[in-house]
Amino acid sequence: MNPLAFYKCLADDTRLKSLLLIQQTGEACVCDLMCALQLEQPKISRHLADLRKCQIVLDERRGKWVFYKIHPQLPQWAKQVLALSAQDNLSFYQDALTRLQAQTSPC
Amino acid sequence: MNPLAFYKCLADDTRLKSLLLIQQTGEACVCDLMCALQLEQPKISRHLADLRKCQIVLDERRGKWVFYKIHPQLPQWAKQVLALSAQDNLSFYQDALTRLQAQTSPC
DNA sequence: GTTATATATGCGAATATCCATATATGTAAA
DNA sequence: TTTACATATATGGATATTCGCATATATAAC
Repeated sequence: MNPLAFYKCLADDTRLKSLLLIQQTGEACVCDLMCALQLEQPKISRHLADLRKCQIVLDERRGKWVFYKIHPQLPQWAKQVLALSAQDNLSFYQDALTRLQAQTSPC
Repeated sequence: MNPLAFYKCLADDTRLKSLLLIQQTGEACVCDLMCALQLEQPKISRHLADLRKCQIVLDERRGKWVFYKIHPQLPQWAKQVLALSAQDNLSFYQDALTRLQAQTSPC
């Protein structure tokens, strides 16, 4: 994992928030993130594809849904960067996290 | 320090390598980085200006030279990200570091 | 099979980023 | 006070990224 490629992936609002949400919750599907980030499906899907191509996340289809989680083989330093970023920047994605956790609310 | 702004600053080859070199050596001036990265002066200078505007680095003029170091007031999480990135990706900037440390060689 | 739901991708337009060159500013030595 | 050196910035063009929209694919229910 080249650090430049890694940071280029983090340098977009949709990708960074998606990643931090996945980091905090363990996994999320496209529809979860659409709801949390209030964005259209193709936009979420395309940015997750970028993260997948960089092998920052791993996708797994379960029925109709595709769940994304942090790639287990992501280098340790990169995992730590994600953990630190999620821990110390809650305010950056708090709104989205709240919507993600309020599973009752329809989007 | 917004994490998106921070990572946007890291998402460029010149800026990332400059930062990692500064992280490893404590400080560097523009001419040091020109030599280490083998790039033209305006290019180095412009990217350092970006890092300065984001308050990731702090500049200090000493005579004709301007030295850059990691900003002392950078949030702890960001400092740790830089430290991790520098420690675990030496191969990404080893060539530049070697040139930077070989102070005898003229550029 | 048909339909509905969830996700992925192709493509042109809009936007952002980066670069090279020229030039300006600041410092110190002659 | 000119000259040389180190650094900063302005500008316009090139390149890369992102977006919206349309559409394709995959799964499951009917």
